[in-house]
Amino acid sequence: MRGKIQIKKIFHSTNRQVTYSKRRNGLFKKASELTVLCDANVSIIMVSCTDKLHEYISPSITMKQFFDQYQKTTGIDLWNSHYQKMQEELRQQKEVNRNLRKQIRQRLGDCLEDLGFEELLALEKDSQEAVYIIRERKLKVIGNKVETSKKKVRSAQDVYKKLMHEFDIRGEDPQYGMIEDGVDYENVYGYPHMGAQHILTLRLQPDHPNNLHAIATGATTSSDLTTYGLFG
Amino acid sequence: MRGKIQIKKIFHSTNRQVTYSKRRNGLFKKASELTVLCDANVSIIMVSCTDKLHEYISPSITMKQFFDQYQKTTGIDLWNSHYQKMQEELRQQKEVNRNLRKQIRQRLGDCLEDLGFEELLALEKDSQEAVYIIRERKLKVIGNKVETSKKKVRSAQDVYKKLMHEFDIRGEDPQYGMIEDGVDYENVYGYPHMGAQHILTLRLQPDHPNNLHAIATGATTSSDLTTYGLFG
DNA sequence: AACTATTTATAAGA
DNA sequence: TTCTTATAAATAGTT
Repeated sequence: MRGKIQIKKIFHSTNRQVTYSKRRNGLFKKASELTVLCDANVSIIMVSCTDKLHEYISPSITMKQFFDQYQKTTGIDLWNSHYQKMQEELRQQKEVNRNLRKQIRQRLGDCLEDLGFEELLALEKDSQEAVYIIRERKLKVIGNKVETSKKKVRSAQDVYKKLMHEFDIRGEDPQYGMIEDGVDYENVYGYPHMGAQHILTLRLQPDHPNNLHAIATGATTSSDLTTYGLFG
Repeated sequence: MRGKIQIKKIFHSTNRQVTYSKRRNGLFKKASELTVLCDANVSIIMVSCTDKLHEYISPSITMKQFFDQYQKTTGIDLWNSHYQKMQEELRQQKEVNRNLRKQIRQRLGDCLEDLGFEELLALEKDSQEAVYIIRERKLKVIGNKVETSKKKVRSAQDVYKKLMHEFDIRGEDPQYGMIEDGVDYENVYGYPHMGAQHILTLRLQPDHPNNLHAIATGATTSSDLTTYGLFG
């Protein structure tokens, strides 16, 4: 018969489904009435035992606003701690970044007025030492290049001698104007784009169009890192 | 009289409050019945027009689980895009940071093997120029200090002369061994902690305990910025 | 989905 | 707030 029921799980699944549907509508209707009558905001989310989700939310508010307000009011952490931790970390990163940029600028000779006298002296010393180290490295690289060249020259000479020897054996004269002592370094170097012009630069330090001004913007392609202009 | 009402905002605020309270209980009761009868999960959040928040949630589930499920099911983005955008930004910041550190290390003479020959030459040139600029700045600072000292000396001499004059007028001899030409620079400088010892450093560049090794860790107290060791 | 006997919710008053 | 009660609304079981 119809009438009162006990509040316990309905076992007949079709009945349960029907009841769910009816009562859900009832609940939503009540919620919307409450919204209007009392000028309140209501959010209802329901998940049926078959995992279907239904929601009611008062007009003029979004679920996100609701979650935010819920969080703010209850202090229950839905995602805020994540978010704030991240925001703090980001802030610190940016600060560290700013600091690093400033240091680089100082190493390039900018912002020196922000340094104390002691710091200025230390910076000068560091920078001068760095120049020595860099120069040493440069010389070593040049030395290596020269070594490589010498080897190539020797190798070329060997080939030449062998060829001459073979020609001798065959009683023929060589036809090609090969290299003897006045070696064609330009090609022997094996760096056609790094030829005589750069040998020159080793001593003269000409006016390179220097792209190091880009340094303090954090954008460079000179290493394995690619970075993006974040701070427009 | 009692009975049917129109669904529109109740203007009498006490009535509205009462109705809100009654209907809220009704709604929650219905929700809990639905939970049991249909084996569903229900969450209700309500905010009254006086900004009080009430919630119902089915037992055996938390509000956070609900939010997560809501998000997952609806695909509606409550905070994920925020979160991911931030994570991406953080990643980029860290990369920029790594890059900046590397540049500083290179300017200090480390990691030079990662540089091409051209870059090495540019770096040498930049660094050498920076040293010149820094040295110039240093000399200017020293010049300023000397100027200041001279003024102080002159001022001291003026005072001395005036006192001498007064003593003359009174026909008395001065009793204090005051400074004439061999001025006591140590005190005249007005920097008791920056006295003779530091005058010495101007020329000798002694072995400062240099704290610039901290540079590449991003931690320094040498500017207006305070940074934190994030990258342990 | 529609019906309807009943239960339940609730508006107004106390 | 809570209780009361007349009445409206919701809904269980049926069709």
